Amino acid sequence: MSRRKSNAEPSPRAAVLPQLGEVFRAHGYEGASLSLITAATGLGKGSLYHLFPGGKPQMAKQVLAEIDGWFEREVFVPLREGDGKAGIAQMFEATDAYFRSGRRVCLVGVFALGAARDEFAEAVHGYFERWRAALAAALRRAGHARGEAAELSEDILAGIQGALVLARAADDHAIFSRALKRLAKRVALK
Amino acid sequence: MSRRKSNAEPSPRAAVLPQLGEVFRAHGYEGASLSLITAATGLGKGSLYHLFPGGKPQMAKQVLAEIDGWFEREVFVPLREGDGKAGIAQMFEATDAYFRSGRRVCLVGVFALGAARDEFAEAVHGYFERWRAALAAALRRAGHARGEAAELSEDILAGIQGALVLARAADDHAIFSRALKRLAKRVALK
DNA sequence: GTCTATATAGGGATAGAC
DNA sequence: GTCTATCCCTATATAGAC
Repeated sequence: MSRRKSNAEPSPRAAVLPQLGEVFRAHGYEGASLSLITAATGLGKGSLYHLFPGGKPQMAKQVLAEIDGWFEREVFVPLREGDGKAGIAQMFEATDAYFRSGRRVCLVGVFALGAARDEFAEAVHGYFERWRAALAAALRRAGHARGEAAELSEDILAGIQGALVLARAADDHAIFSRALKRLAKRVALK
Repeated sequence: MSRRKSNAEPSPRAAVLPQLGEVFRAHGYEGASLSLITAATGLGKGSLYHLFPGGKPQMAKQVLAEIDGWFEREVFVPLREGDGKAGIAQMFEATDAYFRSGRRVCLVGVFALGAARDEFAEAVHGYFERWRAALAAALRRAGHARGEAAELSEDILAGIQGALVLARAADDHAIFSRALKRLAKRVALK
């Protein structure tokens, strides 16, 4: 097989995905022009189209897939394991780290609000749905009643996304940290 | 004075703002091309630049101002009056109506997440900040302790924005209605 | 693989007839 | 006020040298 080992150096394509992601994050799908992308990656158009023959749509798709993989490993899998409590704690930690305590917005959320949602509907929908399902199941295992777990899982996801919007609107990332702390408190059983 | 009376027919400029708003809402600032705008308004570029000599930035600014005015009248003013409870109830009703029970996203939120935030920082910041301040004050008058009112006001704004993101991501507007109902419940004093 | 053209379409914006 | 025609620029994408 020609696939490189997972512990070898990452493929050149995988290596630019993070930078690509930051451009999409900051400018949205429509706003992420190739000139912004070349500036952020240091690669010329020729190199970019060599790595991503499908152009911008392929770049976005692979960035979404990379993000999805990160959350799968760091958040969804932990949520699905154990008694729920440890997974939920890990989720809050990973979420805080991923969004840089509110300094970074959610690319999937950005795509969800814009016209790009339609082109990337599956990835956008799947990301939130698997997060919500894994969280609701973890809440149940942690001792919450079924209905309570369902409601709380929606509140937590919405609270996170909304806090990212507010934090960026106010240019005050502390809004996100405060919101995350209050959400974690609501998980604790009374 | 040359200003038309407020009960007369609206200026032609004001008349296109709603359609303009829907384009910005659906496509974001960058994605709202003049060809989309001409299609949505039925006006040619000549007419558009006659109405908005400042081009797209002016269009966006006036759309933001119109939205701000609507919320000021329908939400912020009621929140500032009376004992708080009636204003908060009116806020939830107006919010549900404005966002079409989750079928419509928040243009200010869309701008906040994108690169347009920087160009329209004042309008974006002011909208959320005046909402939050009016809501926190209403919650205090309704009987909540100071700290509780501050936290709850942030939770409500974030909950609304986040629910709009989730509803659009899942293409399921019921997510928004459910979230709004739960937020209203949290306002009721125990 | 990466670069420098270059192709082609669409972007925002303006001029001037009507 | 509204249109058509047109300007110039930037967009995405491709070709081909190295």
